[in-house]
Amino acid sequence: MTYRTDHATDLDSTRIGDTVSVAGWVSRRRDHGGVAFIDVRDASGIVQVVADPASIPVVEDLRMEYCVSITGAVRERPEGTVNEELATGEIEIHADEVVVLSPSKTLPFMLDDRTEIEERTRLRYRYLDLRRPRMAENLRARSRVTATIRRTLDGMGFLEVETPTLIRSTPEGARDMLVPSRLRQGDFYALPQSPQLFKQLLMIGGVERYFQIARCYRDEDFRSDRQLEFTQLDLEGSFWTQAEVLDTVETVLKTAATEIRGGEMTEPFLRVTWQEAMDRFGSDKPDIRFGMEIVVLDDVFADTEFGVFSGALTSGGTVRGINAGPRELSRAQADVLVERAKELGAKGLVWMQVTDDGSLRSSVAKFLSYDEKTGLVSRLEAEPGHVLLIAADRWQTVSAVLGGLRLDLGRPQGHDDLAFLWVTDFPMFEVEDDGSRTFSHHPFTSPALIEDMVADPDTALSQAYDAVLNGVELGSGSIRIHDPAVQRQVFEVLGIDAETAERRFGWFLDALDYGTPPHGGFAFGIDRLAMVLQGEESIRDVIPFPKTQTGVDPMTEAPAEVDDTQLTELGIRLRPEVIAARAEDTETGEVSRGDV
RNA sequence: GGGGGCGUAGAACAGUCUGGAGUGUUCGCCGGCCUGUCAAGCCGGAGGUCGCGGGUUCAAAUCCCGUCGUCCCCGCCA
Repeated sequence: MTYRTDHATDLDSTRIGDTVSVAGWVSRRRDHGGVAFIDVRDASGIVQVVADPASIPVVEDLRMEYCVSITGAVRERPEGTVNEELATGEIEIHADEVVVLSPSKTLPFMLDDRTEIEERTRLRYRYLDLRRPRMAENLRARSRVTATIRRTLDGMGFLEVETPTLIRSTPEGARDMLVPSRLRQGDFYALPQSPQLFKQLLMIGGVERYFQIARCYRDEDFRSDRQLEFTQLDLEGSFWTQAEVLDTVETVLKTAATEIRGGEMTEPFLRVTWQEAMDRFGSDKPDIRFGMEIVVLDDVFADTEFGVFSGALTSGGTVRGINAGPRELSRAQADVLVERAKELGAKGLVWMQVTDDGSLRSSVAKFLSYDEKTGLVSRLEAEPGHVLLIAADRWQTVSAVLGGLRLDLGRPQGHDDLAFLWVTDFPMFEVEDDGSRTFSHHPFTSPALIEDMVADPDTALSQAYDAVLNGVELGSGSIRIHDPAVQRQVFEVLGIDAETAERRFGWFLDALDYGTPPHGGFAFGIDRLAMVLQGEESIRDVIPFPKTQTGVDPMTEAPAEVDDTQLTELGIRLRPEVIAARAEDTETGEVSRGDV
């Protein structure tokens, strides 16, 4: 037999009279007794089948999601029964034969897109969830994105190269996922956080243009845009300047966006420096789909009597504000904003609302002079009804607080618009809470000017850059250090002595000594790109089998314990406190997972 | 590590504030009727550890404590 001759959406009025077979799933069955309608769904879409239960009794047995093959004649729908909503709505298949290939149990949830099913249940039955139109479309879109990327880079002469996923742990950056070695008990591989050093070695190896669609692993806490494992487009080139890297990545992103969204993207991506991004938007990954930019108010309050502002200014801080536009602001709503500001690191938050007569309603208005109030209103272009939010602190804190509130109050729902952005000129280093200095990108990033870095590391800029889309950090890259002497200087500034550097990265530093070409590159998250292009709010909706926030796959119940013999082979024994904690969980009968 | 939301039938919810019999809605499921539907319709029916444990009370889905799960956020994410 033949399961099918055509996909559902291959059929239209030009096929009227043809005898065809379609195969797929019963999306709906509408049984009128004397006649039954069956919506058959396959990967292409839906086509309606009409069957006479008297001549084909099996249609009485059909239930949702039965897997079927149906043969019959394509015919025009009778007058008045055309379904405009359906691509195949002008025709239907008059069934001659209905074969149940595979029945289905009653579904754990409905597969249409009309109700939001709890995500855990969807993940428990992900194979069913993937049949839902939205998820099926996300899978297809993602495939088109990667196909487009491959086509584009191949056309530019890039070589696709795979790098190992069992590598040596380099305990910088994120926490490594570890894999124990059986052949060398006590030693561990790490899964790559990125192919960073391997792609640089490919440059040294003479591969002048490299890319890879690479799975990466970072053992950090989950967010709506973060998973333990994710996929990056990783690319690198030799004899490349920053401008050339950005142009190439921009082309790739544009073709991918065009592939999914259509239209044509002619405008170059906006470029801002890191400092400008922080000052204007309070974020190194600004969402520029809306304004509400941060405004400096230092001069307005230069002589203020208001202690919170004057205190910040005299201690080298700053006073800045945003105009959150016209909105309601009850006392309770204001309290929520203040709490949120504190969560973002502020000691407090000054809120005001411009009243109809132009005066300011605020708990602190009485502390401000007339000039200060008028200056504030004019600087923030405030009009009656507008809500103004002002923070005073170190500029980093003020930026974080106002940047966070700006997103809370102004960020558009969904991803209908696409606002790409380059953020360049990242600082070379960051100061940690304990006062130590760390790299802000990675330790192989080239400083903008080596002289600046030596003179004042904490203000020195690097040749690192990020790509941002709708406030989502898609990825980052940099021009790398190709001069071993510069690499040594960077380690020195980072407080990594030669011996430590040799122990951790010796294998890589050796390679730098053999005629390393100047090189640089970039990597961006395919999952995040697909998420935004598909208008999704969660990375999990573009990953076929993602994990929950606690790192669990509700379907397979990974991670799970392994046989003791497996541990023995690896020379591993669980620590006593771990065994004790697990025993306690078992005793109290608590179910840690899988309780669906 | 911390803050917050949620957890009631197979699914999505209401009920919880203000304690009084597992009360209800929609979808699904089972049975019946039905020849033009497309979320078909009509009639009937089944289905519940109110996440779990403890406490308060004559009485707990409801109040209190703990805990598990899940989602969002802060920290973390070179």
